[in-house]
Amino acid sequence: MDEVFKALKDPTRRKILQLLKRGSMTAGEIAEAFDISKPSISHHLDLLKRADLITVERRGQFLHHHLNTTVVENLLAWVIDLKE
Amino acid sequence: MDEVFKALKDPTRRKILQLLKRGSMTAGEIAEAFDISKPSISHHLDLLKRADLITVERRGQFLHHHLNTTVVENLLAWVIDLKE
DNA sequence: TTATCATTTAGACGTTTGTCTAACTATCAA
DNA sequence: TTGATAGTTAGACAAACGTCTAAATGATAA
Repeated sequence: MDEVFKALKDPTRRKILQLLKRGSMTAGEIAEAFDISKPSISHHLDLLKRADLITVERRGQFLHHHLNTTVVENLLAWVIDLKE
Repeated sequence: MDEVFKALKDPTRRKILQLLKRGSMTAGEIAEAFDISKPSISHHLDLLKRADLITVERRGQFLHHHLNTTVVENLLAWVIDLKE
């Protein structure tokens, strides 16, 4: 859970997750959505991967990124636990 | 929501929130639960306050800290939104 | 093979973070 | 008013973070 909250702290990374809600995207597509260099986006994606918040699948030269709903479920459980 | 995620990034602060689930605590009581100096705990409490994750009420020389469930609800909504 | 496109790695740099000790403010009790 | 207790503020410092440019790697197409 530590890596998850670490990943969620940054607004760019949260926005990436929200983009991935609609479906998978390549690193390049994600980078286009921001005013940030590709290496920086690559770094953000790496942190999201480490937190297991996203999964990556290669198709040719493209890397497709998906939201990992399992970990989102874990996060949900953590918040619900805090509530009760 | 920015301040909330910033506050949640630190494991000590997350643990403080979990302690407050059971009821309000003074800053001193909270500090005792950790191997960290009081000024550091005070700083953590300040960040939790800024994120509005806790509320504070003075009773004499003691400051009682409470979990703010409203903001936890907002967080919950954010996570649920990510899921669908 | 060579050129090209997609993405990552390396290394640097300024900013933010978490921690500490020392000093301060606030409240209560004698 | 003085002393003790609760908590915060100030200032320092190392470590982590987010960003960049330049260079490297991976994969495809000619």
